[in-house]
Amino acid sequence: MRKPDATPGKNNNNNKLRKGLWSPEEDDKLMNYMMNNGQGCWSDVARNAGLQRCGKSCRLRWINYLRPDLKRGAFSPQEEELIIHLHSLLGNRWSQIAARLPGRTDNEIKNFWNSTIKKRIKNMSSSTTTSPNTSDSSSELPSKDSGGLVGAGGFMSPMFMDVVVPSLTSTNSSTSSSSMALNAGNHMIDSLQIHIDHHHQGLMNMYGGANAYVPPLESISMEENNGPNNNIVISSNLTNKYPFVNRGVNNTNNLGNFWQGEDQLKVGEWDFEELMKDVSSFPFLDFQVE
DNA sequence: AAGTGCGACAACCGCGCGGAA
DNA sequence: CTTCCGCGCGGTTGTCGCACT
Repeated sequence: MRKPDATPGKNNNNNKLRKGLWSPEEDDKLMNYMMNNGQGCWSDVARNAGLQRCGKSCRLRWINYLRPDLKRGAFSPQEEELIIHLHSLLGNRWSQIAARLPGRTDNEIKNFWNSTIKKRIKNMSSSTTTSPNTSDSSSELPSKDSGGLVGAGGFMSPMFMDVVVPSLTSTNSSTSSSSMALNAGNHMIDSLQIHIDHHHQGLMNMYGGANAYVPPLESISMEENNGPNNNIVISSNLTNKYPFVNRGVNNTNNLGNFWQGEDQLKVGEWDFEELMKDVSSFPFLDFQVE
């Protein structure tokens, strides 16, 4: 891509460690060393490979660029959707998101998010007027602090739908329910009923189904999670129209059904079902299709 | 053709964590 | 227990290429 920086001022080839872009020669050195010796102490790698770089820099270069298992090139739509979904669950935990996207690095995903998806969401949220939640906060991007609020009016492909639960601002613990029609791309879905217990309010996110407000991981106490009726019941014919809509997802192990059956999706050699096992670690995602 | 703005992406920086001394 | 060191992570910056004027 970019030419290596050959500026003498920036090229500290005396005693100081080099910074800036990596030259092909440096890449070769690091690659050869890693292939022959494998990963060890990074400061040793830098020294033994004859690189005037700090170990940190070598690590970064290896992980983000030289690693042989890296998948270069544009993100596929599936990857894109997965990133969005995982981000709604995990927030800005890029390394965790990257761990679920084989061949992709956290840096790559982070850049992709910040440059492409963020912009797209912003555009979509500014152009849409369908959501009753059109305040600034509703169009904020998910983050650890915001608790992964995602989706501002159907910004995604038809696999993503937003459900904005209206008038659920009270803090009582009684069950609220709401019926509404929602727009999934060009497809209207009627008679979606959502029962929300406890603190499950706002926007709901369901991959392939709807979007929900996902509380920040840190903010969920086990007490809350394990409370009775702490689930969201979706009764609709969603699954008929959208076979990938989750079915029978609950705290125990029904998550395995999330992608089960003929609807199982795969990206490359990677199994979506395998991925979704991890979602069971989010007990507040407690959906059940009646 | 030259200048400018913007997007994409590589790399750096700072912080926190965990293990060893 | 404290300090040091290496590592990993997320945020941010720097730079290049390209499109547009």
